[in-house]
Amino acid sequence: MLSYTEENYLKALLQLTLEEGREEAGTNELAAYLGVKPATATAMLKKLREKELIEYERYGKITLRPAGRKSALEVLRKHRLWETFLYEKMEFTWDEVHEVAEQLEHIQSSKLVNKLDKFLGYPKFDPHGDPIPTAEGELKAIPRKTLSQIEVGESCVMVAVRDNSAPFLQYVVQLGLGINNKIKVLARQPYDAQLEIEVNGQKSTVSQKFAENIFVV
Amino acid sequence: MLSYTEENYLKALLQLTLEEGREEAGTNELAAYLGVKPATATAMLKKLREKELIEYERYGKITLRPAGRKSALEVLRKHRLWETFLYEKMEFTWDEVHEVAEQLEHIQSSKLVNKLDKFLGYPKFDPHGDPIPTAEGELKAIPRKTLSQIEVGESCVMVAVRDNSAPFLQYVVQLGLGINNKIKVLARQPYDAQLEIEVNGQKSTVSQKFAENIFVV
DNA sequence: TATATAAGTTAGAGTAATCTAACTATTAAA
DNA sequence: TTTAATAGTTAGATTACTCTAACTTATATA
Repeated sequence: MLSYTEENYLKALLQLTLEEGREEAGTNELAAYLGVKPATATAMLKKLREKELIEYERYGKITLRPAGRKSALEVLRKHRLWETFLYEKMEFTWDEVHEVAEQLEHIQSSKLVNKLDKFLGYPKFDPHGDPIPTAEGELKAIPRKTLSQIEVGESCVMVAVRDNSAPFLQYVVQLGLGINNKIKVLARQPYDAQLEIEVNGQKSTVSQKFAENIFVV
Repeated sequence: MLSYTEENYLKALLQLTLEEGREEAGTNELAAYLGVKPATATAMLKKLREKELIEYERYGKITLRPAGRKSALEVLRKHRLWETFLYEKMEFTWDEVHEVAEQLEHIQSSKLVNKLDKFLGYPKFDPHGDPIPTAEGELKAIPRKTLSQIEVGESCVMVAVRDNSAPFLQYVVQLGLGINNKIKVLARQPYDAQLEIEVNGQKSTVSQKFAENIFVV
């Protein structure tokens, strides 16, 4: 049985390594992601290694072992199903779901997870456009780019966001952006790291950094 | 902000004092109810007193102060709403809901509680027949007896159970009993502390102790 | 009203997760 | 190839909750 905290560390490792082509993560990176000090992460890493959930040695990189990956995928599945529930059934907005799902993802009941999945009609994606892992622990990673990688003059369709925080999502909404919206890149100022885009006829200027947090196809 | 544990102590105190006519509870009683040692309860009681949630002094009885009662009612409201959700929407059986609701009752989101209430159609009772506190913290205690108090030859209607544990509820189901069932008391053996009852034409013999856990009107 | 029993408390220790401050190892650049 | 910057670790302390063992207070009855 894993603690609430251990589940969070494993989920964080999964999300850090889910980023394309990555296999391993570092202690500081993990600590920053979870909002704890590196010393705290080191202590927990020793414990997770003891439980054979991760591969890790002093001053080395961290990778998930199969058992750790499985647990992390279960938590991620619950997180994304609960987000869908809140959005679809509880009238929550896009930017409100993440925080509450962070709590709900730790509820222990495989029966509940599967009934919830059924109740929601076996959704494949959560409200942020991210794929929901299956009960068997499969996660289909669809190939996608970020808005920052789109050439000037090209168009693309927004499929997901990288950042799930409320402030970020509120800004996305303010720009008139949303999942499945068509975005055209009008111009790029490399000097100033700015991007001019058009969505539903509405023109906006966003930073390169912002554009890296919008996933498109 | 209350911890998960503090919430559990307050809820336990509410449930112990909810029993008709009671206002106060004892340390050992509370500890037994929560499955901790008396020494542990003493430590927590000091903390809850410090936070002005309870009235309590060394070797004295414990009572909830208004703020403590309010918090406890909020947790109880969430517990009973989630039980209703699991039973009505997630296809859980009577004996499965309590355990998972014990976890769900600690989710912090007033928006979620109220949306859930709406989603369920503002239910007044949970699947065990217990009243659900309102958002304003009102709990209507309907006057009720236990099956053990019914005279021989009299009939009554089951409205709730005192014990929400799975083994107890499974036995209730096995006897053909359920909320709103009419129960007739056929005979009583005071010597042996046994009760002969009839439900839907099915006759059973149950202990006095069992009958004290069935609420009827 | 003395005293045995039940109820409740204190002291001291353990575990889980966190921190700060000081230290060590790795790496990348000069 | 030395060294400065970055990354990571250790030691020691803190907080929250729990325990056991020994002790104290309240109570109930003989």
